[in-house]
Amino acid sequence: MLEDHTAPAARLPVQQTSPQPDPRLVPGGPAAAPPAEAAWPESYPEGYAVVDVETTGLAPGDRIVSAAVYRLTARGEVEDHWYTLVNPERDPGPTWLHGLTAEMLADAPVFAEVAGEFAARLAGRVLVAHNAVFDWTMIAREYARASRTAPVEQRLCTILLAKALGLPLPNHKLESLAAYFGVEQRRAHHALDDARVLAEAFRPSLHRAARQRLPLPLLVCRPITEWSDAPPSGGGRTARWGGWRQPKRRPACPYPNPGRFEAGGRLRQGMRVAFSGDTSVDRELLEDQAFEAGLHVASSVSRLTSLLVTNYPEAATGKVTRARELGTPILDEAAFTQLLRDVAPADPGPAGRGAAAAPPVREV
DNA sequence: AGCTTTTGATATACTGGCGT
DNA sequence: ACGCCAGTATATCAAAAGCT
Repeated sequence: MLEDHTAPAARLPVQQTSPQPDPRLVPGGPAAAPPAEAAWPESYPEGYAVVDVETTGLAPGDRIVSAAVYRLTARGEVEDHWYTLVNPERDPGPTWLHGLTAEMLADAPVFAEVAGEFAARLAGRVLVAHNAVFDWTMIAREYARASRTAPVEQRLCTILLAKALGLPLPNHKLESLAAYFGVEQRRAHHALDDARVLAEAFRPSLHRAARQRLPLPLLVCRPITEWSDAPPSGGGRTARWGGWRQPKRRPACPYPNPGRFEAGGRLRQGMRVAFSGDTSVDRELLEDQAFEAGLHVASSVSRLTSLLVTNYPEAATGKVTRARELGTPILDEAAFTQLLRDVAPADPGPAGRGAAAAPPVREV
């Protein structure tokens, strides 16, 4: 496979650190900025952790097999980098993709053993990754398994950033982003190389955003605290779970929309609620609870949306932006969960057309 | 394989104008 | 006053994109 075909110089040690910036990371790329950058936006973060993880797969039960972190300054200059293999305590998954075999991982530390060093690399920084929600959820789950939490408060997705910048890319794969900025990929799907490539592509992106005084698409990261590691482990006993998944769709909400939620008031059946961003509890679980309580779960924000639930009202995502434009009330998850325990029955309406038959509010 | 956001296409709702 | 029609605005659904 990938073993001895690579030149000695390209061999990547299992664990390493480099105090010095890689000189190759400072080319005059397409976005090489004049030394005196006008004014750096005050609101920009003070440091970044560019991250890439390889995993055994894409599902929630999958594990990390390798991880890399490039620490960057506020201006995107590389401070150092770090890489480690991780023993996933199961099969390595798509070896054909990441090149890691069971043998290579057998002696690697398990996640709990690298969690501390990993956390040190992330602490106090904005996590940067390509399709960041993926890397972040994988990392958050690993920390949850280890009964810890990752010291990450915000993430920045380089796909969203590329879109915000309006880069003329054929698509938003890492490969395309790298090509656009003239960054060479040496070993695609090797965590360290992907992280390096992303760091190189992120810096010019960051400077371009700064020149445009673009608000960075930062999203809040909620550490996972409610973690159920049980479900569909290799089908042994229950044939019911053997692959069949319940359709994602929910029945329509039977209640009319009573209008917007009013601050300080109660939730009422029929209200249209939209969610955005991470939540402490499983997103689907939260939506189910909302539905059970008689709320209408919407997938987008419109003028008729009663409220938006998000833990990061400052975010620059589509839903939050729209909600702010429309003046849609915004609640955080904690407040919403609290209100969910006491939802007012649907408005019977002017004429009592079977109003008494309206289903009662469920205790959650 | 799962997850979330964005985007495009289609369906529905609303509004203004007009005829009866 | 009422009802209808056409044009527009918005809501909803479906699919795609990205990651391993």
